[in-house]
Amino acid sequence: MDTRERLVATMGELMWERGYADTSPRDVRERAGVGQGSQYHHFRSKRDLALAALERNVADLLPATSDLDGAGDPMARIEAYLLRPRDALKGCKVGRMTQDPQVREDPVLLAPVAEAFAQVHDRWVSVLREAIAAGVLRQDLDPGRLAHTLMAVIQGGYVLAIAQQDPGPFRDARDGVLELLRASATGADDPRPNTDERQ
Amino acid sequence: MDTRERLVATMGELMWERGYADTSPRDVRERAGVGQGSQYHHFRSKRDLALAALERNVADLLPATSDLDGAGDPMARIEAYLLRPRDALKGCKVGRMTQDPQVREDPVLLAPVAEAFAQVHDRWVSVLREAIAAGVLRQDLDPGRLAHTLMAVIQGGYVLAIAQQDPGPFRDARDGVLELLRASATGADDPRPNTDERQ
DNA sequence: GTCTATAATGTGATAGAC
DNA sequence: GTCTATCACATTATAGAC
Repeated sequence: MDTRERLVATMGELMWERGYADTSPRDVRERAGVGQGSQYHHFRSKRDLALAALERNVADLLPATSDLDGAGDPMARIEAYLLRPRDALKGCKVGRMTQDPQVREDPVLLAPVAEAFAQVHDRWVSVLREAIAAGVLRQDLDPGRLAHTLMAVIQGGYVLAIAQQDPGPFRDARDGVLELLRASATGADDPRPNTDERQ
Repeated sequence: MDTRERLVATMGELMWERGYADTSPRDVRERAGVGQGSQYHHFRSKRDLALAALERNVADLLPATSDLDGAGDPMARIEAYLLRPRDALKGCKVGRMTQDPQVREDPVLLAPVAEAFAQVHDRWVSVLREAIAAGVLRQDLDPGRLAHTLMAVIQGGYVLAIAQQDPGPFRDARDGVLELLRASATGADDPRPNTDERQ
């Protein structure tokens, strides 16, 4: 890995761990083992480095959502994504950025964050639509809304887990919404058969 | 309002708006209109002031959860609390603190945050238990888990709204979980009558 | 309680040699 | 590309007079 890559990777780590405001260029080059001259050769400013790191963090995260894509039982894909192992006490690389005023108030820095969430939302909407079309989820559920609900459960679960310094609340939040989802599922798996087939 | 109170109130505002790391004692006294001597007379350090501000922010927030308490239809109380007006783009005064490493890693500063979430969770559990006991929500739902789910939807809704700079995703997340909750409700309001009365 | 002066340390760069 | 030197300014205080 060359110097530039090390700087980007390290800035990405530190932005995840400590945020943007609380990470200094010095912190980055000390952890990366890079001299000051090199740092300012590759990046004109802290913000430039942050933008590169942010784009990298976003790119790191999106492949995980491929669980939602592909063929096969949509409900199984939903569960696979929700149940994917996550380090609840570390939180979300991307979601974390929304709490950094210097990121939130800078349209250029916020753009990759907004774009990432928009893409995840699109994937959720697709799989939820499939589940509804297949009759696995109730027809009266709104896929766009529900997608935001499921994303919020993950993001909010991190907040609760960090507050308690315990991954339990994250698991609870996730398992709780899965329980609700299953409860409003239709079909043979439902312990409460759907008697409302009129349309 | 005396000097000390002004310092605490202003620190509280700035910690909400900008977080702990990115707020300097100078920022606080300039906004509060307080001199440096006074500030260090009342608070020995930035951390001391932050602790007072944090406790105040927590105390400000808890009364809102009284929607969940009291008598009357538990489902109505749940909806009242969820639908309470919130400024989605400002986020949660308390939840925000979990993203500040200097707060998260300081047990003394994190304690009021953990305590506040624990209290809100307790109130949620009570109202959810009532709803289940009254037969309004399905017996197979776990109140402790569901409480974390509903709290996570609020906290995560803020994250999504800030990412998009649009309160829409917050409302979606909240309305989506309400829809799920109603869908797994029992009783006359349910468009899908419960046929599973066996216990 | 409030004021001004002082200071050690950190931040976020720029300049120019190698 | 990398290095060291330098710099203006901010941060987080402390000291002591009023």
